[in-house]
Amino acid sequence: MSKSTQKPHHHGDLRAALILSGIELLEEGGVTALTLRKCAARAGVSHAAPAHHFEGLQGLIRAITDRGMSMFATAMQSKIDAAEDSPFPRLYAMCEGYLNFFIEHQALANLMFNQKSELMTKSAGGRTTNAAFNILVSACAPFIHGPLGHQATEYAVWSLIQGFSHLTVMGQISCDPNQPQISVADLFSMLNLQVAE
Amino acid sequence: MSKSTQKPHHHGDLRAALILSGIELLEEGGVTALTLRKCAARAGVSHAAPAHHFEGLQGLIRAITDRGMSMFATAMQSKIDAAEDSPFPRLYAMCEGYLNFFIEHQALANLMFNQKSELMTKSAGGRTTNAAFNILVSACAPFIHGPLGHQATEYAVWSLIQGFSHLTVMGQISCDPNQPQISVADLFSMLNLQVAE
DNA sequence: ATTTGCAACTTGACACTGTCAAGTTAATTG
DNA sequence: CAATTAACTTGACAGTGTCAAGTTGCAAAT
Repeated sequence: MSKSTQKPHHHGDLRAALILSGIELLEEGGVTALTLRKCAARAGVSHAAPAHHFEGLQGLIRAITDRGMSMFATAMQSKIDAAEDSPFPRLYAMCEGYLNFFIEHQALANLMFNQKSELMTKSAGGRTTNAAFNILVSACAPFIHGPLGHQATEYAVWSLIQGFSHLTVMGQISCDPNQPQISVADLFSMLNLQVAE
Repeated sequence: MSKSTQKPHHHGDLRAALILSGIELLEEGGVTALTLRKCAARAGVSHAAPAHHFEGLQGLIRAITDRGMSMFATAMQSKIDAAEDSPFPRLYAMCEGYLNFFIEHQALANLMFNQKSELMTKSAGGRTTNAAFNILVSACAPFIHGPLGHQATEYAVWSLIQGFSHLTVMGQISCDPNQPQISVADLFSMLNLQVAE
């Protein structure tokens, strides 16, 4: 007979199932709903099963953060791919993907960006280990950099869209219905960016 | 005999003492150390005493956020007061106060800015109820505003310094020791700001 | 001055959490 | 087929937020 997948244990890929359950819980009930025991229950295993795949709750959170970062990167990349192939549209598309991810995955995004991790640490090749940040770097590349080099451009763009996304999601911006909603393009029109060449 | 302050209950101002204890716990052990029971113990009362002064843990967190916002406002204001009295120095001073608060009070700042609250909601007079945000608005006022008005300037400045502070504290920026540390002034040189008149 | 009322606080309980130690099961290996 | 081992279960423990029911002490009312 074929391999039974209904067996009491030996779930096909429990680790992945737990991460997925965790993200579901996060989206459904916010960060306080993310619980090792609830993840285990949702994946149909005992309450202590997760301990064999992660180092405690903090380990699960790290794994969820990794998975979230990959979702984040593809969200931005697909926005870029759908945009006109020139610097400003691509930059704006990336930022809209950034903001959109925060809006659509509030709890996950907040979890991810409240983790201490060194996203910008460069590996030997000068690239970073984080796919999302590499996308941002690429989107910033076509612009003229000031005396501080490309890094200042990247920091400014990143800080601006990160702060805007965070404040928006937290309801700390644009909550006055009388005022017009500000767009990503409006926001970035305040930034000193010029296409090189 | 004089009023004994050692009495089993009737602490002078328990509410304030609990808020203070909460902030201490936050600074000492991060957000996971902030606990109703530990606050109560530190203030020398029983574990259920806080319930009479706040609506559960969420209520204590709100109260701590309020207290933190006031600390935040005075931190920025005192930086401004110590700066040269002209627009750019004042803006930079405010931002340095902003960043500094995040560095010196990481856990508190993260707690505050992960609360959903409508900081920018304007009251009748056009001012907001939040002192910290009013300081930011004042620091932005002397600059020329684009077609989107002062609001766009405020959003851009706020997003930029919020994102930068957050990313810095989370270790997601400036973690490459080979690269130079970027300053607030460097960051804001990327922004399109000109003094009016 | 005594009673009454009430707000502040305590005590005890409950369900839920993360984590650990020990047991059980199933699949692989020799 | 026996032994090993990784995956998972079971049970326990301390800590948590929250609720219900006391207790206490002060202040106003009679």
